[in-house]
Amino acid sequence: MTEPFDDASYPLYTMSTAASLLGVQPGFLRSLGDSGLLRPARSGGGHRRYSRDDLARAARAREVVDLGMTLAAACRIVQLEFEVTRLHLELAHAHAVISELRRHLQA
DNA sequence: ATTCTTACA
DNA sequence: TGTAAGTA
Repeated sequence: MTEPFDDASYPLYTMSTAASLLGVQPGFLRSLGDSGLLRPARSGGGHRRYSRDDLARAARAREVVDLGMTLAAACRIVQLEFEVTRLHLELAHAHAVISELRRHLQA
């Protein structure tokens, strides 16, 4: 059986650990879940377990809230920011694949 | 022993 | 907001 999670998405951090790492209140982390930005894993007893991906999004959300956005706006912005980043990576990969195919075709 | 979560009032 | 009961 291979691990269902990679390093970045492995649910390691408890609520208190995640909150102190980010310098935020536990309630803030919960509200990010309520707003749909985060979907932290759950322990057997229902406690949230945050991955490094979750922490990265939460840290960015805190920055955007500190910029003066409402929580809902910040969550939307962060979600879109991360989606754009993912799309950039996907596009770069697609370009690499195309280049490789061209090399094969003209060989 | 303390923290975390949900439910409910 | 606060309390209660069950987790981790």
